[in-house]
Amino acid sequence: MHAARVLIDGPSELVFDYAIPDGLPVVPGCRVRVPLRNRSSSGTVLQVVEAQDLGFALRPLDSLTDPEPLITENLLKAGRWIANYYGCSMESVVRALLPEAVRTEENSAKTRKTVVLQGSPDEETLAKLEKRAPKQHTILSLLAHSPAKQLPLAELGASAAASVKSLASKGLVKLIDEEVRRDPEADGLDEILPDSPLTLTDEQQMALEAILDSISNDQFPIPKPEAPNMEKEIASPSAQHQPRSPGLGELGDLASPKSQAQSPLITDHSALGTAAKPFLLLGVTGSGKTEVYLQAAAKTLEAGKTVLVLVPEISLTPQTVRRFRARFAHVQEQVAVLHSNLSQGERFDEWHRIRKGKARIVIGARSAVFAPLPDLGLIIVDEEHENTYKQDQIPRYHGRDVAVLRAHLEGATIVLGSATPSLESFQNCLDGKYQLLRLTKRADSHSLPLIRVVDMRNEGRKTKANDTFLSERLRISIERKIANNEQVILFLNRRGFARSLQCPSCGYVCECPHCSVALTYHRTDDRLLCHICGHQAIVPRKCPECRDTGIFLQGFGTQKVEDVLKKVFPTARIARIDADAMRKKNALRDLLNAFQAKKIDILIGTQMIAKGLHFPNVTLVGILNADIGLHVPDFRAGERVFQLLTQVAGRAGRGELEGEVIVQTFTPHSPSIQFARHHDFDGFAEQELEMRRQFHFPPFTRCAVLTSRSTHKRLAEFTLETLHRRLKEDLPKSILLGDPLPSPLVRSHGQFRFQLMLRAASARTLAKHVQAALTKTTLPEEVTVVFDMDAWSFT
DNA sequence: AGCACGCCGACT
DNA sequence: GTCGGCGTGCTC
Repeated sequence: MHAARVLIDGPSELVFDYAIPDGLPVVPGCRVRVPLRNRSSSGTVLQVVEAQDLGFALRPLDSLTDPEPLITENLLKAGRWIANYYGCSMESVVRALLPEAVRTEENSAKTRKTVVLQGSPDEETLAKLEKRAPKQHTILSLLAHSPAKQLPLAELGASAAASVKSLASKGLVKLIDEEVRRDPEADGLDEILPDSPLTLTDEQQMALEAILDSISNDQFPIPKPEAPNMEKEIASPSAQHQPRSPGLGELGDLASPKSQAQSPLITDHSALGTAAKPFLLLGVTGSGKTEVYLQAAAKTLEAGKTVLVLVPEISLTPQTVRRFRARFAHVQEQVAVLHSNLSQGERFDEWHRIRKGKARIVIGARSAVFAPLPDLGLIIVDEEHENTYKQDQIPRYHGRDVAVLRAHLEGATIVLGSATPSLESFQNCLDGKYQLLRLTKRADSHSLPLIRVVDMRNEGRKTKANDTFLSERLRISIERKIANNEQVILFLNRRGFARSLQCPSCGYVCECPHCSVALTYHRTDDRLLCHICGHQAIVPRKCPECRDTGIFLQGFGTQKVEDVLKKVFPTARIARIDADAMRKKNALRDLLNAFQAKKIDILIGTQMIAKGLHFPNVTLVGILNADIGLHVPDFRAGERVFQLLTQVAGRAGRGELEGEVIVQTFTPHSPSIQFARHHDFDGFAEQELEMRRQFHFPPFTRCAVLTSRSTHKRLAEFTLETLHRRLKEDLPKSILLGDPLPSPLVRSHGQFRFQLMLRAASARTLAKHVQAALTKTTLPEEVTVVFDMDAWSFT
C-alpha cells in the first residue's frame, strides 16, 4: 500500500501522507487536491512512500489537478537541495519552481472552437447540400481548401454556428476546442532578421570544441565527480520543527569528493571526456562569448537536446536576447523568452510549451533556471558574476549556483561566461572543479580601449567651481567627442549610502585594521565603525597620512551631475539613467533606443549601463567617482569596482572608432583601479584572493548574514543580541561568529536593521547552527529575522 | 450558567 | 493558513 507524501500549499510547511485512490497515477512532482480537516487544500506530492501505520487510517487524496507531474524529478531534487542549503521552507521553493500562473488552478490553456473536416464528402452529398443548404456547402468547401482541413469557427462568419452544428450531426465535420498559444511576441514590435553563424577566431573555436565535446559525451551519461559551487548533504533546517521533513539526506549521492588539489589552471583539453566539469568562459569584453554560446546552442539543438540561457536581466540585456532570437529565427516557435512582463496567460502557455518540449531554447533571468526543459543538454549563464542572480527574497538562492547544480543533476553541460568572473567561480577553476576557457582577444581584433586614470587629488586646486567631480582632462575629452559627433557615457558609481571618510589631497581612506574594509561614519555618535568586526575609531581631525585637515565625507548624485553638465555643455543633448528616472515602463528601452539612434550625446547612468550593451558610436566612457564603490563596508568592494570598471570600459570603442576610458579617482594606486586599467583579471584575482584568504572571506569561507528588522530600534537590536548569545552557546570551532551590529544603512523603509555575519568552511555546519538557534528562540512579533546564505550585499 | 474573545495547537 | 478547543472574564 503506497501513500503520497504531500506538501500543503501555504506558509505553514505542512507535510502529510494521503492514501492514493486506485488507478490515479500519482508520482512525485504531481499537484494534488487533498482534504485537510474539513477543508480542501492544494499541495505537491514530494514522495510516494510505503504507507506507515500512524494509528489511524490515511485519508485519500481528492484528485490530481494536472494530468502529469508539474515538477520533474531532477527539479524536485534541486528544490530539496535549495531548501536545505539556503535554510528556507520547501513550500517557498515550490513557489519558485512553479510560477504563480502555473500553480493556480484557474489558469488553463486558451482554446477556440475549431471546425475540423471529417473525411471527404462524396459528390452526391455535396450536390444535395448545394441546393438545400448552400451555407453548409460553402463552409465545407472552405474547409476542404484550407491547408489544415480545419478553420476556427469565428472565421466562418457570425451565423455559421447553426450550419456547423447540422454539418456535425451529419458527421461531415467535428467541432473541437483547439488550444491556441498566447504568443508574447505576437505584436512583433521589433522585427527579427535572421542571421547566420560568424567565423570564429582560433580561441573561440577551441572554446566551442571543448564545450561540444562535453555535450556529446553526455549522450552516455557519465557520473560527474564534481559537485557544483557549494556543498551537498545538508540536513534540512526545516526538519527541526517538522518531524517528517521532505527529502532528508537524499542528496547524499551527490556528495562532493574531497578534491582540494591546488592544481594550476587547467586549459588543456586532455581532461575532457572523463569529467564534464562546468566551464568558465573568461573572455575579455568584445571577445565574442555570445557567438560561442550561439554556436554551442545550435549544436545542442541539432543533437536533439534543449538549451537554457540565463541572463542577468532580460530588460538590461536586449542585445543578447535579440541575437539569440535572430540566430534561431528559423525555428522561432522553439524559442521562449521568459521575462517579467509576461501576462499570466502567456506565462502559463510558455511554461507548458517548454515542458512539452515545444520550446527547446529558453532565455530568461534568474527564475528561468527552473524552466522545465526536458532533455536539457546545455545551460549558459551569461555574465555569471552578476549579483542579480542572487534572489533577494525567500528562497534566497543563487541562480548561477542552482544552474550548476541542475546541470549536474540533468547531466547537462554548463558554461559560465564573463569578462570578470566572480572570484568564487575563478577559485573553482584554480581548484580544478571548473574548467577554464579563455578568450583573450577581441573578436573584431580591435584593441581594448585605453584606460586613463585621472588623479582627482590634484583637481581641487585647479578648479574652484562647483564642478569638482569633472576633471579638466575629462571635460576636454567630452568637448572633443561632441565636436566629432561621437557619443559619451558617463558612469556614476552607486551613491554612497555608507559614508566613508576620505582625504582629498592624498586619497587616504579610514579602514578597519582587522578586516580591510572602509570604516563607516555614524553621525549619531560621531564615530567610525567597522561593519564586519565592530571595530570602532574616532574621527580623525587631520589626515593620518598627510596631515591635511580637509578630510571629508564623499558622495554626490546623478541629478547634480546632470545639472552641472548642462551648464558646462549647454548645447549637448544629455540624458540620465537611474532608478528614479527609469520608474516608467519602457522608459529604459526608449532611452536606449534614442541613444542608439544618436539622439543623445551624453548618457549619464549608474550600474544599469555597465551591462552588455553595444553602442558602436560611443568612444568615450567616463567614470566620475570610481572611489565610492571602493569604500563601502563590504569585502567584495574591490571586486565590484574592478568588475564595474572593466565592464564599463568594455562599452567604449566597440565599433570602428577607437575607445577611450577616463577613470577619476582619489585613490589611483588602488589595485582594483590599477588592474582594471591594465585589463589584468589574473593579476587582480591573485591579489584579491590573497586578501580573501588572509581575512577568511569567500571563496575561502561560506558567508551568511543574519538580519533583524523592526520599527522599534531597541527591539531589533535586542533580538539580534539574544540570537547572538544563542549562537555563541556551543559554537562549533569552525564557525566565525561576528558581533551584532547596526546595518551600514541602519534605517530603511522605516525599519531599523541590525545584522551579524557568520563564516565557516562548511555551509552545512553554518546553516544547521543558525537554524538550531532560531528554533530555540521565540521572536517578538514586531521583529523579522532573515537568514541569507552566501549573502552578496551587507547593507 | 451562558456567551464572547483570544490564544494555541493540530491539521495525514 | 484556518479551524476548533479551551480558558478567561464579563454579563444576565
